[in-house]
Amino acid sequence: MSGGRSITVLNVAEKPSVAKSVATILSRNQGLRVRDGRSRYNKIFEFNYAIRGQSCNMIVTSVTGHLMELAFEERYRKWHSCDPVQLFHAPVHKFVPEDKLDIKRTLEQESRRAQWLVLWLDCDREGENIAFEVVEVCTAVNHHLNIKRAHFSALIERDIHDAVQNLVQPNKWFADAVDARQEIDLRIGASFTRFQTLLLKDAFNIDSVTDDRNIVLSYGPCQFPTLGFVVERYWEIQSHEPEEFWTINCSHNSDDGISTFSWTRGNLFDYTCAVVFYEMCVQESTATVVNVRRQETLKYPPHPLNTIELEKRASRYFRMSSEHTMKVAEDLYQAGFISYPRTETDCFSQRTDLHGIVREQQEHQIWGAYAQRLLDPESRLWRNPSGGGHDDKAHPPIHPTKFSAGERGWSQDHHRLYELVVRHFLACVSQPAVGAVTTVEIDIAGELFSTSGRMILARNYLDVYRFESWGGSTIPTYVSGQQFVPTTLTLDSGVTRPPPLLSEADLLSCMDKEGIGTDATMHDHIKKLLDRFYATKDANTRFTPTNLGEALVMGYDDMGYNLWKPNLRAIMEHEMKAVSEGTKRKDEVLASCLQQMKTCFLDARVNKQKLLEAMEVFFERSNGSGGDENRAVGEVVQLCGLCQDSDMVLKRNRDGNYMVGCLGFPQCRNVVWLPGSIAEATVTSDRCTLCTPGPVYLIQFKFRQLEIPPNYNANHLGCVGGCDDILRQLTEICGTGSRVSARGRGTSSSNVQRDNPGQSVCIFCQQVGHSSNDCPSQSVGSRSAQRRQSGESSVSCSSCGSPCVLRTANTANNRGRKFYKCQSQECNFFVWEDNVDNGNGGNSVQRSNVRSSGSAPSNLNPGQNTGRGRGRGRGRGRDRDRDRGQGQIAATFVSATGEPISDRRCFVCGDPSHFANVCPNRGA
DNA sequence: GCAAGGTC
Repeated sequence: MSGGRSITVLNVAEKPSVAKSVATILSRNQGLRVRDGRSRYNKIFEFNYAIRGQSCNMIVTSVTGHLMELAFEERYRKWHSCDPVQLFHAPVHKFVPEDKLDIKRTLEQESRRAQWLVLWLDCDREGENIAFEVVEVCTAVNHHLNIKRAHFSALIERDIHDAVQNLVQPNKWFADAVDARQEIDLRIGASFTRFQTLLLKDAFNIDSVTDDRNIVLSYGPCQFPTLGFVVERYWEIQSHEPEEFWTINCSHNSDDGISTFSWTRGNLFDYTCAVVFYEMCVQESTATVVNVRRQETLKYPPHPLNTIELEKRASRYFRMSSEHTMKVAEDLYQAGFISYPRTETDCFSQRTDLHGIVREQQEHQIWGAYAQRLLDPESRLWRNPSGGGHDDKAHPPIHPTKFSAGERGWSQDHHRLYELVVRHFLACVSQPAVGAVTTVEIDIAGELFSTSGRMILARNYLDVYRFESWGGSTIPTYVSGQQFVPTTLTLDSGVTRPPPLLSEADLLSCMDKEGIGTDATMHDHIKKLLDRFYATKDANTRFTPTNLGEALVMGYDDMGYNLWKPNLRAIMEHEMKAVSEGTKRKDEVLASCLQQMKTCFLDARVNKQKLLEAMEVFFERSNGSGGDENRAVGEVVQLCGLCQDSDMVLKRNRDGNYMVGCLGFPQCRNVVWLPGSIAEATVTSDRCTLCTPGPVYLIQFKFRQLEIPPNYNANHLGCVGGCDDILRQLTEICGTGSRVSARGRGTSSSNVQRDNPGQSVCIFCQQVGHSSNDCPSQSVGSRSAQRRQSGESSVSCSSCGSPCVLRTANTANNRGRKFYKCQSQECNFFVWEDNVDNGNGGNSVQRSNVRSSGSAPSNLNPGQNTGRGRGRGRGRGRDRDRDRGQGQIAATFVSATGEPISDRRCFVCGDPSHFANVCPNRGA
């Protein structure tokens, strides 16, 4: 019933592929004509159609994303043209950039003869904004255009026909929100980038970091929080303090095999408590099976694939960078093998022909057979996919759109990515894997232990999704009430480990969670970190901040700003939402947002010293930059014992605290932090007569009297070579001015020592691997040191009488502390070296020395963990040892890790050298 | 020489 004269309707889509789909669907592929436009990518489709009875000559074309850009007016473009703060107000304008002019000309040309303009842009905020850009271009040449918006949620027939028959008005609020976002991003980005680049680039020697390339120290509201995630994790790792924990393990060997039971209490951080439980178990060690549970468990296939999941999985399975993944995906999409790769959607529309997609894959040599099984109702392998709850209303999940057995010209990554998309799709429409899990619970002396085994009953989707596995494990059969004697019962220890560096997949998750970037841009932000030399990525796709990246974040953090955290973006997003919902006006949000950012900018400029100081931690001042020469170079104290290459010089950090650091920094990070109570320090020409290798120049210290105990002299000629007890004691008492010991941010724990023990050198013994607080050369006296030197071992095993060997403990509580241990595998004899002289188990050695740290309790050191309030009641090892009381410890048991347990005896034979579980007389 | 967002 198309009546009257035909009108010409210009339809504009966001991308060529959508223009083609819309034209194909509406024309039903009949009478569809295609011609070239001015732009080679954006074809023009023509056909006849009736909208609500009105006969129309339909012209369908496209743009390629945004048609316009936002930029400062010419006079502000040059970096030195204005004070960067002016960029918060400088006039900006929207214009069509050079590379989009062809598209603009096509739109103008087609608009002139059209009566209607129908906007088929993606149905999100950006799409709405692009719609208004198109409107601006088209109405500029034809004021009479009737503007309409088509709302569609998927490129499928019903939606597209519905959309064109129910045209609406474009939503200005949505477009306004994007306008505001663009302007804020531009003003903040340009002002801060110019500010920090001009401030820092030439003031420091950062060329080594940047390949001598002319670099820009950019700031952006997405790239900086992304960097923030990387730095925060890095700090978390650096500040991690390993904590020892204890657990009881039980194993049982039977004819059916071996079972390993783990303690249901898990890991205990209280050593004494763990020992009490352990002894209970050992003394009453018969195990009773109290529960045998069999349960069917399912392992579900993944949700349909969206962009972030594609990037994460390609990174995990193939170590492909997100940026490269998107490039390859784009190729596959352009060639028609996969659907549109930039989508948030992870659920299929009910109207998608899922079976049709599977049918296409039946002929594949490798996974074709699986596709055939899926389609066979007898196999009962099919399952309608469950969605992950995301839908951008514009694109379906990523799925194969055309069969391929591999194309000539595909790289290995093209093959891999296509395979991932196909296998993922086939997995989505498959039944979950089914397993039978058997859990056995046993009771030993009232303590519960459990073990479990899994049998895979049906692999289902795992047959095609080779990227995931679900291991099976078997355990012997147990019945409730059964009793047995454990084969081993051990008290084992472990230490907590820091989290790993962020992987690319982790980083994408952080960004997704905090709303940094969009599915189409996240990989760009990650790449930017690498391009700007803010971070590096290792072979395992894990990110480490560079000195430059860390310094920038540190600088802003020291100012007290969260500019490197996702908060700023979250606030902006919240404001944008208000604009898109019409509860706030664009101008209002722009004004308040920019005002706040401008205040922040001015404040940052006032505090620019913080940025400079943070940079100083990592970089040398460049020549003639006017930096404090004394601070940058310092006075030579000795040759660095770590790199053996550069001098160690006396320096002050920006907080005024003294340190002796290696000039080889940042390649060598050797540093000796000095007491925080130093008012002045000067390197003298006097050399230490004791410390080697020399020369080590003595330092004249002047301490702030009120900050040191009364029995110490405020003036002290000291040595950092390792011989100076007073200096060591004051360091322990007063703490150091180490930045890392004072920082401890970005983690849930408070101030903790962040020095990397692998990189710092002990002030006393000059050895790498521990700090002065844990220095073994200081914690045992000169007598024991002499003993070590002579190789003398005067302690004999109380059990077998063999001479003991001297070992050094490497546990958190007693790192560096020496102990004697029987060499025999059979004996568990153990005694701390510093208990030997008290008659605590040794037989011949006279103790000549008490632990010299006794006068300076380590918990006065603010950098230590005493103030962290972990609340687990763990004292440091040496304190705990004191608490135990001197002179009462007899031969002690050792655990698997060489830790003493108690002075108890084997309940079977009474021998103090072992527990009943390993008693040779057991069962005799 | 600056941002982030579309897309080719």
